[in-house]
Amino acid sequence: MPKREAHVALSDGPASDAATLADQLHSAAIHLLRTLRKEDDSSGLSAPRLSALSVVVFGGPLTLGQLARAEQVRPPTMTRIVTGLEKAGLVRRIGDPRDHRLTRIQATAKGQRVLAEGRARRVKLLAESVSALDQAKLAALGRGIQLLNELNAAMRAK
Amino acid sequence: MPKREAHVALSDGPASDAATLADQLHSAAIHLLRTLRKEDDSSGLSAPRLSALSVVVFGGPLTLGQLARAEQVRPPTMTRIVTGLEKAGLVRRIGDPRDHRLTRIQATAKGQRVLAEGRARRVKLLAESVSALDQAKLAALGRGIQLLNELNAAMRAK
DNA sequence: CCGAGATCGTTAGCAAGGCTAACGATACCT
DNA sequence: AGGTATCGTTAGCCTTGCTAACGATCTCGG
Repeated sequence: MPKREAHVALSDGPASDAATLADQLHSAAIHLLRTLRKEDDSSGLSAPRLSALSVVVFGGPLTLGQLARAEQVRPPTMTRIVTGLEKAGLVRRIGDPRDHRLTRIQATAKGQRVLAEGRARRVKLLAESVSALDQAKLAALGRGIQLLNELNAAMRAK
Repeated sequence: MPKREAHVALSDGPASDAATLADQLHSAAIHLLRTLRKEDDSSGLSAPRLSALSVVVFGGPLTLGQLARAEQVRPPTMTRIVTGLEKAGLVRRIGDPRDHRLTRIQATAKGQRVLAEGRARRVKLLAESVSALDQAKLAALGRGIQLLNELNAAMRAK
């Protein structure tokens, strides 16, 4: 996946006004994910498949439509992604006995294992850097994450 | 782009151990960018094109190869992206008088304008939420961003 | 000075992931 | 029972990745 706007953060230090802060946060988040994404390759799964698998594993059996909505993707796209995962033996299609229009998607044991391994590998790099921080920085980071979650909630509410 | 692991953050509050913190940070960053990405659509430019344009605007004239490396993409891919941007009138191909193998890519005035508008639109949503924070939270956010940049630098150094 | 090799961008051709449109099967509701 | 709504799939298109192969150009050793 391509880099996104490395060049946006023209200054490194934090600033006080909202627009600049928003800009820096945006840029920092992009950098973070770009770096972590490199670790994804080793899982052998493409990003969309990994993401869909993740939703299925953590969200329990879902219908294809629910999965498509969760992944912000159209049903035909999800059909193909699920077909790929199914061929790889990571998920199963299960018919609903009540409503025969539905197909429930369920993770296999292999799917759960593959996801867990991939996730661990991906966050490992970040976790190593985090654990090098001292106690004060760790606390500040925790506070920052909390604020980030607040911002996310505020934006979602709009 | 699809959602990535909304379900990873099983708890909302910050925690102290590095692995959990890393995990929550990962998840929060994903959520942030996913929300902001929705604003991209209105620019009429796809993500790869927007990103490449951004590098060209901020990084000055670059050769196609340099641009490809900056975007972590192979030359043939960049050839096509640049061709698309060129047809949209956002960049220009310029031959190098010294070395005729090179093609320099330069942003047009329209390209600069389109990028500026797109960026403003994208960060607007975030900036609004940020400006609703009180002074203490603003300071904490700034500190968090600073830490994020440190983490990014640490990971990049590895 | 010139021919061998390196470098650069493009072309050709493939796979994956996104979309819309259209369809068949099933469920629901009056 | 019949009309309508919903669900997943199929078909067909575009964009974005890739590798392989090529033509043009530069560079450097002899």
